[in-house]
Amino acid sequence: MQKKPLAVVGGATASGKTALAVELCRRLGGEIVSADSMQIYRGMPIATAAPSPEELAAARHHLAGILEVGETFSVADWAALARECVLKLHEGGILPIAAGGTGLYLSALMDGTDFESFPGDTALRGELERRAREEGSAALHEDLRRLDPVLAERLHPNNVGRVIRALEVTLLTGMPMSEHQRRASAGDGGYAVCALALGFRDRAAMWRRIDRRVDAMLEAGLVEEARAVYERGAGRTAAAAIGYKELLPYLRGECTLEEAVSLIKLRTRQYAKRQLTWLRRDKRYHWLWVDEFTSFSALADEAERLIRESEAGKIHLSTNFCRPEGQGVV
RNA sequence: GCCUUUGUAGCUCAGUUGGUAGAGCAGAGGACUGAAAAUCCUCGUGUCGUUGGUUCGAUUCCGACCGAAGGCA
Repeated sequence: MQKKPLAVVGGATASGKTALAVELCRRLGGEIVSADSMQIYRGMPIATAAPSPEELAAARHHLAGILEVGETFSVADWAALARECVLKLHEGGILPIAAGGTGLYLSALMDGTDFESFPGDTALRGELERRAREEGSAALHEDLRRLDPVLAERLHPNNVGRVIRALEVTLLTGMPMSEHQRRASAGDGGYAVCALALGFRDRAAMWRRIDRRVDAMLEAGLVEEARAVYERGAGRTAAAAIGYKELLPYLRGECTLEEAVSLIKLRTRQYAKRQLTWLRRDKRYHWLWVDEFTSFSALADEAERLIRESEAGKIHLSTNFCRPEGQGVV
């Protein structure tokens, strides 16, 4: 059976993922599958740098702005929705372009991680969380060491959340979490993947981009948006968005706007760094250094070339898969 | 001009009863599979403002100079 094509655009925040993905849709006949844990929410356009109306008109977006801020969400939910979405696009001969800043989501899609094979249990998790509080995380890590030494080796005892989840799955299914992970990601998702990552050669250049973007968010009304989101009752997932939680002390009159803003910039830089760390270890990504291209179209040319020349591009453009010609714009 | 306080890591500061120094933050790297814009780990040599003096030895004591803050004029 021939694999189906999947293009992926990951990268640091403020590197221009959305713009590139939109342009690639235009050039290659694709649609965007948003892989962003925050753009999934409605009503947070400024803080999440959601696609503009023009971008939404230029390329169809999926899985963006589909949840209320009070709803919680997880990788497993996203992976299921994304797979379904990709399937539909393939049926229509459309190239799915998964684009977004949440590297974990992109990995789950590319690897075809099957979360249903190792589900969760809220009651058990609550119990484990209670134990963590009362006995400390080291005790839980000891248990994990006994039940799943492989994973215990990789997880630091202080990383309570990860340790709890590992124990939860292992206790629930009687199979070590690491074994589940191995099986769930054993395949490659069944797609012919071409993955692109946007980064900066010069870290300071990235910081400048971030600073400018945060300033623009403020001008666009980030403070009002934050207030509105809190009033609507942000769930624990949406409340974690950078921008809102740093603004909270200011809204309460506990710090100046200036202090809150520089905190937002700082936290965004640290976030971008973590994104790069996540992508770096996945060797499937082709890196594109946005600060080394002389123009956006040069960047897009290179991205388009990489996709066209990849297995994914060849399959997509082949006669039995490609849509009718007609996208003459370059 | 005089007096007081002060000058130690990119920033804020601790410290050495004289044997060339250490925290937090920042930064860098890393981990991660049902909160991932989350969670967590590792990494600290710097003319101890400059310059003389005392001393076996000074960043630490003394003097001068330079910078900063405050006070008196």
